[in-house]
Amino acid sequence: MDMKLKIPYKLEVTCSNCNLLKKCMPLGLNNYELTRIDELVSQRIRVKRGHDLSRLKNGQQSLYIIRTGYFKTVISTNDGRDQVLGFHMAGDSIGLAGELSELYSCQVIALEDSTVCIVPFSNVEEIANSVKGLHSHIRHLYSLEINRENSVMLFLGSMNSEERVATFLLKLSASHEERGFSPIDLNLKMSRYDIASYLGLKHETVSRTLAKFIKSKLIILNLRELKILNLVALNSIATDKH
Amino acid sequence: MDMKLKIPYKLEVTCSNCNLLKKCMPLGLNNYELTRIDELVSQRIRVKRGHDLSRLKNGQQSLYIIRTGYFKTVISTNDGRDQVLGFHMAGDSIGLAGELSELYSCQVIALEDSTVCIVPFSNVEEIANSVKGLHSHIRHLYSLEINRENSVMLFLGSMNSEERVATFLLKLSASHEERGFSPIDLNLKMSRYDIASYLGLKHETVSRTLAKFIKSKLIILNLRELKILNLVALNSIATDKH
DNA sequence: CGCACGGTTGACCTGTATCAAGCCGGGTGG
DNA sequence: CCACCCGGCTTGATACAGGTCAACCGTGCG
Repeated sequence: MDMKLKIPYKLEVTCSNCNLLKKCMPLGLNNYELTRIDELVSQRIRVKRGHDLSRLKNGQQSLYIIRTGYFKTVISTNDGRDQVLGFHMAGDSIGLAGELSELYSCQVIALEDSTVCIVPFSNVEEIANSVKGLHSHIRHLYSLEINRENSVMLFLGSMNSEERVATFLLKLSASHEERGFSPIDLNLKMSRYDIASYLGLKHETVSRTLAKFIKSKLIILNLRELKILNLVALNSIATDKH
Repeated sequence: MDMKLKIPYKLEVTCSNCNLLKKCMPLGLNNYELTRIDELVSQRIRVKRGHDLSRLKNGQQSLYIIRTGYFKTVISTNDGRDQVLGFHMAGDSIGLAGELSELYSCQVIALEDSTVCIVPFSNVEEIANSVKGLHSHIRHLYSLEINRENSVMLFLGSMNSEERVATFLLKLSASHEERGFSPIDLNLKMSRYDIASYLGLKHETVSRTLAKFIKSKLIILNLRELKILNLVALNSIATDKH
């Protein structure tokens, strides 16, 4: 089971022919810079569903960019507590937390078979003087991550269950749309348990809340196939001053 | 009231004679590098209690490093929801979220009269080639912030009120100790309302939980003077598998 | 093919929110 | 300088959202 991880299958892709380039490195690169960017990526690998990307760590601090697939990040303490911190899809960067605290550990679990590009920061340091704006782009990635986490803290700290679930569906919808997929036909890659953990609820509560949304014709749900019928109403549940 | 903000009083301090240097820029700098580091800081300013540091933004993205004093960061949505994201004291860096989402805004409120160094990222870019390790130090600051937020999400998502309050007191204690202050005699700079928002509770619940801790002789509390009597017990409340 | 796990639903319980009253301390204005 | 007042804080009574426990179902994975 671990073989696939230990002897990663190298993918026949370069940044130059990658259709995510514009989202991944939106720097307006010329040809010379493009070939340097290719040198950033030390490996392009496959990760099987259920496997933990963070166990790939080879000592050097790296950025992981999702090419295809779906991941969840999970934090767990030594006293058995754990918490889903986020879900991530094609084009997202993970691994920004860097060297981890000794108090808890982070996992990055593939929710479906996925492919990932690995960018060691040492490569960034080396190539940054040839590629204008690379450092500030990396900084931008960090900002995005911090802003994302801020919005998670907002609903964890101040929303009731309906608001949380509605917010979750809307974010999912938005990130699908951003990538050119339908914003109303969603295929949930994560379990109700994952959603519950992410939202700071129990899985029964997630189930019940979704059932409520079905009853009031906001969504249709069949296992993990979800269709949003009323984005406007969901939005007002998520954002109305209570 | 805004005058102090608009015409900031410049402080007579340089990095070279700042006693926070080792925490702020732990790079083992030589004299040449030290003078370059001084150029990083565009301004050293005072911020009065209650004022919002984020309103200083002059367009360019900057890092703010607390020299003295105490701050809280707050996120607020246009639908009137808000949430304290963290508390910050001397040596901490803030402003890493950078350019903010249009969905919500962040404030950085001084909880007492404070002083702050402002480091525009454009200066970092300029000086980084003279100071080895500066970029990776900045990256380290981001990692710290993300790890801090991860731990906040952990308790927001998975802890009951006693665990949250105990965790809060322990973190406070640890950050005081880290700065050479007593880890058991704490002076709370923030209100019960601030604590409640940070912990995702109501202020009454915080009050009651503290009262419980007083009753079981874990702490003594007089207004905002707090003495921790039993760190061990607090720790087991915070981390025991329930 | 079978079983374990993800998911749903119901009944009940409890922790935290809500509502309300009152206290204390510090800042402000007369 | 004192009195007042307002905001921060505490404490009690009550309500209810969401957690807990339990039973059952479907399905997809091995």
